[in-house]
Amino acid sequence: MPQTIKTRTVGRPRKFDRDKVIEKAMKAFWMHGYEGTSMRILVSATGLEPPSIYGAFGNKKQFFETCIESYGKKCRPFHEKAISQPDSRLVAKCCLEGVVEIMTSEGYPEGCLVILGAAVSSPQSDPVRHYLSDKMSDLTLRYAKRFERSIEEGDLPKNADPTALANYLMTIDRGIALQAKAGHTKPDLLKTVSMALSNWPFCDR
Amino acid sequence: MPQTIKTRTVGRPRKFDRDKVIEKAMKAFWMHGYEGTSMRILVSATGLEPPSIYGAFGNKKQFFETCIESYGKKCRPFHEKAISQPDSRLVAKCCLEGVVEIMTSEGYPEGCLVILGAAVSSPQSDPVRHYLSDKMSDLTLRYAKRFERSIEEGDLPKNADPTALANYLMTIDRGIALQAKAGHTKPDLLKTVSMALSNWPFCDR
DNA sequence: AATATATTTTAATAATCATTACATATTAAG
DNA sequence: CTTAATATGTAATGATTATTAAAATATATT
Repeated sequence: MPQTIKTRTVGRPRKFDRDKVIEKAMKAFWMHGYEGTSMRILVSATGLEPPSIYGAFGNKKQFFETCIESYGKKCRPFHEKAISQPDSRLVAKCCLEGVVEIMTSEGYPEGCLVILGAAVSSPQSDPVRHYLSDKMSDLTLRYAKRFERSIEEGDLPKNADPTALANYLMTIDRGIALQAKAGHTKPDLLKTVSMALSNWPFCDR
Repeated sequence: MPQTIKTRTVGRPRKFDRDKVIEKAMKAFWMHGYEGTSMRILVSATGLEPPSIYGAFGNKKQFFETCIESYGKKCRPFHEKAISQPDSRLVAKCCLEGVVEIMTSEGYPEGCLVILGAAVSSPQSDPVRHYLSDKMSDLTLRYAKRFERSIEEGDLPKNADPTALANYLMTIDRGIALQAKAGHTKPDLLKTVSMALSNWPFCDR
C-alpha cells in the first residue's frame, strides 16, 4: 500500500484538491520532463507553495512518482483493452491506436510521459530514469506474455517470437511518442500505425 | 561559413586539440542530453577549464551546436549511402540498418544524439530543441524527396505517399533510438528493423 | 629584448535549483 | 477555552547552474 490514506481528523485542513493538483503537476512533468520541471514550474502549475507540496507529496521525486501512478491509471484501460483482444493482430492494433489516442488527446501534452521521461540520460545514472525504464520493461513483458498466449491458442504460429513482437510494438510506441512530441498530427500517426501493422505478425507466406 | 578558421599567428597557442575536444564533448552531450550535460561535466569530459571552452567554442549552446555538426558528419555518409540506393526498399533498409549501426557502435553512447536531445520539452520553448527538431525535419524531407523520385522512376506506385513513407521511417528511427538507449542490443534492433520493413512499401497486393 | 595578442588558471559572479525553518493560521478533540 | 495537530505563507538555506573578471603565462612579431 504505497498510498497512505491518512484519517486526518485533527489539524488544519487542506484547502486544495489533491487529485486536481496531481493532474496539474502531471501535465507539467509531461510537458517538460522530470528534470525540466523545476519546483518553480510546479508551484506555478499547481498554485501551491513549496511547503504545501512537500507536506502533501514528499520531495520532487516522490511527487513525480505519484504523477506517474496517476498517468498509469489513465493508460491502463487502453492496455487492458488491447491485451484482452481476441488475437495478436487486434492486440497490436488496439495497443498502438490507444497510445496514439493518449498521445494526441485534447487538453494534454503531446507524447507519452513515461517514454519521454526516460529518454534522456542513462537508466543506471538516474533513479528516476530507472524507475521509468522499469515501467516500460513491465509493459513489454505483458505484451510478450500475451503473444505467448496467442501461440498457445494458435493465432500466432509456433515459431513466432513473442519477445521480438513485443519489442517491435514498443519501438513503434516510442517512435510515435517522439513524433507526437515533434508536432505530428493524429491522422499522421494513425497512418504510421497502419503501416507498421500491415504485415503483422511478419510470418513467411 | 559558421566555422571561423582563425589564422592565429600571434598569442599563446592552444594546448588542446580542437577536434578531440569536440569528440569528447559530443559524447558527453550524447550520453546526458543537452540540459543534462552541465559545464561541470563538460569540464571533466574535455579536461579544459570553463574559460578555455568559452574562448574556443562560445557558450554552451554554441558548443552543443558545434558537437551536433560533428555528429552530423558522422551520420551523413550513412544517409548518403541510403539515399543513393537504387530503389525505395533498399533506401529504407540501408537507412535503418545504418542508424542501428551508429546507435550501437562501440565506444559511443547508445541511441542518437539528435533524437534524444530533442526528446524532452517543447520545440518552441527551447531554441536548442527547435534546432534539433529542424535537423529531423530536414532529414525527413530528404527521404520524402527520395521517395518522390522513386515514384517518378517507377519503383514506387503512383499512389504511394512519399511523406508518409518518410514519416514512417523516422518513427522507426526514433523508436530505435529509445530502444537502444534502454539497452536493447544490436541483434534485437536489427530484428525490429527487419520486421518494420517486411511489408515495404505497404501497397495492396 | 620589448610589445601585442591570445590562452590558461584561479576564483568570483548572479541566477536558479530543491529543500526547509519558522512563525502564523485553522481545525478537532479534550 | 485550551491544547494538540496539521497546513500555509514568507523567507531563508546551501548546492549547483552558466558565465566571467582578473592575473599569470606563452607565443609571434617588431
